[in-house]
Amino acid sequence: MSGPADTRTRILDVARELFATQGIESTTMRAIAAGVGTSAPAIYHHFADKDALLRELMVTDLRRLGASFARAMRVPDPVDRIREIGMTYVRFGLDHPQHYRVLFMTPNAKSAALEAEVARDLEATPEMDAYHLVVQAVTAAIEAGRFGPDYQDPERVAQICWGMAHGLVALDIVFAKQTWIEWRDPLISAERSIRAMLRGMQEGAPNR
Amino acid sequence: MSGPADTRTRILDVARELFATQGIESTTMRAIAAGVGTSAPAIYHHFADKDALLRELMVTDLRRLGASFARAMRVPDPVDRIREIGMTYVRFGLDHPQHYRVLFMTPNAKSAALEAEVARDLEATPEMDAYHLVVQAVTAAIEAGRFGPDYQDPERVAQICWGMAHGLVALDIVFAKQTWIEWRDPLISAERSIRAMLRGMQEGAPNR
DNA sequence: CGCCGAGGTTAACAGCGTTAAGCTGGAGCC
DNA sequence: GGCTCCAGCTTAACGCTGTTAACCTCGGCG
Repeated sequence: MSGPADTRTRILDVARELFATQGIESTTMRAIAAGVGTSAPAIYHHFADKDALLRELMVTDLRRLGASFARAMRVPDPVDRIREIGMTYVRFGLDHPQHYRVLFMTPNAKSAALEAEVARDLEATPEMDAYHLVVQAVTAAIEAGRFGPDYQDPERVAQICWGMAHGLVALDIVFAKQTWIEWRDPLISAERSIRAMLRGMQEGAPNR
Repeated sequence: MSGPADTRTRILDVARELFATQGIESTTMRAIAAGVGTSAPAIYHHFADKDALLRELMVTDLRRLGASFARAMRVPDPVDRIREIGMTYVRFGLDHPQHYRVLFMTPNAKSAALEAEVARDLEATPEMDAYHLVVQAVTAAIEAGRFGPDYQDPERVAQICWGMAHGLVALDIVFAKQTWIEWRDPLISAERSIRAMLRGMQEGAPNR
């Protein structure tokens, strides 16, 4: 026995490992059960269904992502803070590609259910809500007169920043290993692209 | 005539419709067959499997995407051309979200098979290879001294541009309908973000 | 005429997530 | 101690999926 531990937590451990290595949809409940050493239906005594299992893993990861922003939030200058949040986000995506894929690259009804659950979670800990942290930083930058006239809507600017970070991570996950493209280190690309974007948005600003 | 047409092309038509409306994995072969008016196994007389069917649709769509760049390529200024390519790309993604998802948001072994097939295709028609069109435009801009010192690698700059466009489209597909976010019109966001990014990359350039 | 392959049929298979029904052992209570 | 009860597990099975096997049918052709 590599330690009985709680069956429930062992299910989570095995599932996380299999989801990350084999991918989510090709990981079967029976395979998870085999890894835990039980039968497949036993899992349903601990989780409603495969989605609930996945959801629990994702919430954990989202929390970890949120927690990792703590350092970035201490950057005083709002524009610098936006960059630091972006880089933290990119690092998270590159470090946990499989979970990133489920969290941010998979559209479906279930993700609505997830979002509902997460939304409830985040209400309790607003300092972990990545998107709204960006909105806050952007708002601060705008109020400080750091952005140009076309970049005065915090929501839109936040979405643009998120888009930039997400785009590079997502492309890395899908295409990095493809042979027809000479894929560059996404961390460096991310740093430069965020910098370029922020510079471009600062053009024409009152307090550049 | 909604007439008989070719069974093969009718399969393609029905599949495209169902894939786009119901989503790909929740569209069953039996449903496609029902739409065509045959039995499911009949499909296998025309396509090796569901992937082959999907692949054929994707190749068609990629061709259409490639063709839509023709207009953008006539823009003389290389920096303006990059922006126009980007906007064309974004419009394509927003117009065909389901196919975009399969083409650019789905990592798996099959997509490697697809890419191999597409690569062969594109060798014959290089003017349709979206990525290399961007690389060309970027190279032209760099040679004209339009970009700053950190933006002299055409591959990296092309990947940054692609990332920006892809990010907004991908976020739109996954999160636009979510309630916890006030999602802005992605076309406008795309125009402004590409503009900001290009401006930022031009900073410190010899021929700004 | 004979045949033969393209294009279709129905039946079936293995694998999936999931559910139903039943067993078991230990905690809680009188 | 004896009783109940239920969490936690079992095996069997269901309905669905993509896919295959085996068979039919019919038009074109030497």
